Amino acid sequence: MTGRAADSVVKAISGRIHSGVLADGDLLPAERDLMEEFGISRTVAREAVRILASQGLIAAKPRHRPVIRKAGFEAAFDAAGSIVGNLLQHPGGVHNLFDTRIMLEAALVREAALSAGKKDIVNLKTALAENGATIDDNDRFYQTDQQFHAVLYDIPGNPVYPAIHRAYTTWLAPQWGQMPRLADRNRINFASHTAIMDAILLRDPDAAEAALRSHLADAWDQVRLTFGDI
Amino acid sequence: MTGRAADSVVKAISGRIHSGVLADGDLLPAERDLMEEFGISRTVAREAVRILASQGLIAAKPRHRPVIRKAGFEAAFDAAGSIVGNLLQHPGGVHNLFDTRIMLEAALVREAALSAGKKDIVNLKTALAENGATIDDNDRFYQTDQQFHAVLYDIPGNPVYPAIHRAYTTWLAPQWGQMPRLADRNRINFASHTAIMDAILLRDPDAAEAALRSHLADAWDQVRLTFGDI
DNA sequence: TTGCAAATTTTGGTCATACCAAAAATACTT
DNA sequence: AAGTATTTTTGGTATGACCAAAATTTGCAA
Repeated sequence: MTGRAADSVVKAISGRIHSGVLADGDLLPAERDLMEEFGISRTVAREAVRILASQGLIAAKPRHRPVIRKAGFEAAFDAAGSIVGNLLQHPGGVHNLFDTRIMLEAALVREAALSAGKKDIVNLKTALAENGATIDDNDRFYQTDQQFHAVLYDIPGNPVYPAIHRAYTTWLAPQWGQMPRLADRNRINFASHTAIMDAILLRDPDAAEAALRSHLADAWDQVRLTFGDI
Repeated sequence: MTGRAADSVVKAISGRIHSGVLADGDLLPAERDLMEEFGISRTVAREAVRILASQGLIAAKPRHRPVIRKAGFEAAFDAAGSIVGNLLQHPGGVHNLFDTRIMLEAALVREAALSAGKKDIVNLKTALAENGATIDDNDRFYQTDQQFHAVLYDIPGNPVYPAIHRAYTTWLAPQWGQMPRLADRNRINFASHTAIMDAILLRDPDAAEAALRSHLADAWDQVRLTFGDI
């Protein structure tokens, strides 16, 4: 109707994905099979595959059969990823994004301080302990650092938050990855994590937020030290 | 090098867009021109256009010349839109999304209470006044209601927040649009807005957050009343 | 000259076919 | 049974062609 023959194919396939006919991890039918099934040309079949890929419903690596990828909120943020990548090239882009991260994590630690359950506390303590144990291993510290923050995103039990966390770490990875890793900095960051943890244990949302903001503001200073004004 | 000829074309064109050679609103060269310029087949030219469109750099309506669209954060959320749309069909999807909205707006009103400037206060008062003046006009109340919340997203001066607000209203519109509009409810919502405003004026973040959470929790109850458990 | 409608050109959407190279599948050898 | 060579499948790209919708030009009448 509306000019795009590929759209109907996209609709049909995404329907199969959501209804489970095509499960996570399955291979998409070959393009030549699609053209037979839907009575379309290969051009349209390829177009449909492209659209599905841009919507995150399938993962299409060059020269490989596209793989069905169950669409979670992660997929949504993945779809936004390429655009955000462009925006981060512009002055202020990284700062704007990091700023939202600060506000969100501030809200998350408040939430944690107010309503973290026993299990959440255990998870936080575990993550913190592992973080402390890897201060001298820069690569692993990087991982356990992220893991500690990840626990914060898990606490509300809302799958959107972990997806956001993954998006942040992915989008900001280019900057983060280039930052110099020093044991001294690790020690400072671990101390910050500990302060956040303490405030949560004391059920003091204001202190938790303050500690978190201080932590991320410090991290941002490091970014600026490395990259200058971006 | 690695398989996708279209990628180099995409890179070249996106470079032109970012460098301003192709400005916002310009028309993308015709496919047949692209193939000549880059020495590629029409297949690849079309592929490149598709990719650029999926990245939000150009807006391609069927049967129309693609238009350059300098991507903002709104474009990123637009790209995520189709996936989120699907997720909202699943049980709990709407709730999960609305939950994040509550947390974000709670953080925003805290921010507003702590650091809203004179201009922000004026904007809030204006929005609130217009909201109050339209209690008996359901459609306009709906608009001024959104406008009041929009001001909250504007206060931090970070372009990401207005984009998020637009995404929320777009994504949740299907539910919101079907809700019954009653002058009584308008009155309640206006009272909530006033309470939030008062707390901000008193520079009391806790009260502002409480008022906001109460307001949105109430709104959610209305949603459940209309749709049942979703 | 100007306004508008008809004719023409441009351009996006689709199809069919062909070739190549990388993957995947299969056959074969050790 | 394991590893290697061979065949088949499949995605990436190129050509060329046709149609219908847009955009442009042309031409005529007011």
